Amino acid sequence: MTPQDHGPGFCCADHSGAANVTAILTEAETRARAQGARLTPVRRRTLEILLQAHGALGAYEVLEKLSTEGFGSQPPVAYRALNFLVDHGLAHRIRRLNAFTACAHPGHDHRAAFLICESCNSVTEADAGAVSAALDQAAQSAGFHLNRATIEAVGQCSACRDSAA
Amino acid sequence: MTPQDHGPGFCCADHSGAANVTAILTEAETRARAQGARLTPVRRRTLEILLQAHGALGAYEVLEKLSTEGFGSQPPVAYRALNFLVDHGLAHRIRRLNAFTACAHPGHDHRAAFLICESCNSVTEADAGAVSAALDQAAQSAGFHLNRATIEAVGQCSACRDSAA
DNA sequence: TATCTAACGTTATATCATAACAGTCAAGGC
DNA sequence: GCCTTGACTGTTATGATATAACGTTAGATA
Ligand SMILES: [Zn+2]
Ligand SMILES: [Zn+2]
Ligand SMILES: [Zn+2]
Ligand SMILES: [Zn+2]
Repeated sequence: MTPQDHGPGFCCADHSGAANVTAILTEAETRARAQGARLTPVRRRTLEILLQAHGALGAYEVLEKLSTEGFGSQPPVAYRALNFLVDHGLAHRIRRLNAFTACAHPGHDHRAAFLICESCNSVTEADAGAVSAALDQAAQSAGFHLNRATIEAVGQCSACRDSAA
Repeated sequence: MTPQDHGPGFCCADHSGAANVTAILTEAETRARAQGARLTPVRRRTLEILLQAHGALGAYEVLEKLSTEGFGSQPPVAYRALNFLVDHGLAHRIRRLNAFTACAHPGHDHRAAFLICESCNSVTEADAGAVSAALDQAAQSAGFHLNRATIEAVGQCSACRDSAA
């Protein structure tokens, strides 16, 4: 269940490069402030770890990195930072994987769907506009008031399909 | 996180009544046989427990019931039965709740969405035809080959909305 | 500076899930 | 009928994920 290792020099197509990370962190800082929240060192570093990761990371994976960098070493340290990020739209929880991933489009008040590759464990955040609309419709006809939704697809990403051929 | 208690005599609107349970069990038996699988006593009883439950049940809740009835008392007993049911389309796993629920429409090879009420913990299985189609579309435009998906909505059911008014 | 609160880190514990192995049982070949 | 075989059940043990509770620290506020 560990993410596939990549040799040095290779990086997933839709994986945020280092340049992007800085931009997103700045954006995150701004966004957090606007909500009256503080992007403290642990939180910021946690987001950075997610941004640099291939695929989603489990809380204990994040924790390990944090603890080797002088932050706390106990589970609540990671869970608190991760939950903060999720609550503020900076990360998403992937329930099927018991893991977390940085939001690819912070700032948008979006509804996302996640495409999870069974071969390389990559997680891609897709726009769920249409899916979400259909779900709203289904909920409405059941008389259900929808607050939020989890949409996760499991399959094979295009890169893995190509290499399997 | 325990399902809301109902007084005697009350039963959720969309909760399978006892009559229905028998019918579904028979159907399940048939369906299992057709797949070359056996609906053994633990499996059958597990399905029955799910069918009679209000909302979804955690594996350990199911286990407790099973063990007081003379079945095994250790976690694998429940997980094996539950996984069997899920694999054979007789139950669904609700990831957001770490729980399981009986399939409301066994026999259909359906894609389902689940409507989870935050007030009464009920779980309703909705037809996800349109949602699923939209998701297929989203996956396709990302070049992703979709195998299966989890669609779970959290909100408030109509009964709870009405009683809150 | 004094005060207040959010955030942090810790210990301890709860909750969910699976690996591995031994005994049981029913179906099919001889 | 009897044996082989594989599916099923139950157990022990352990792993993996997540939170409760509490004392301390550090930022904001007045
Ligand atoms: Zn996002
Ligand atoms: Zn892949
Ligand atoms: Zn179903
Ligand atoms: Zn309700």
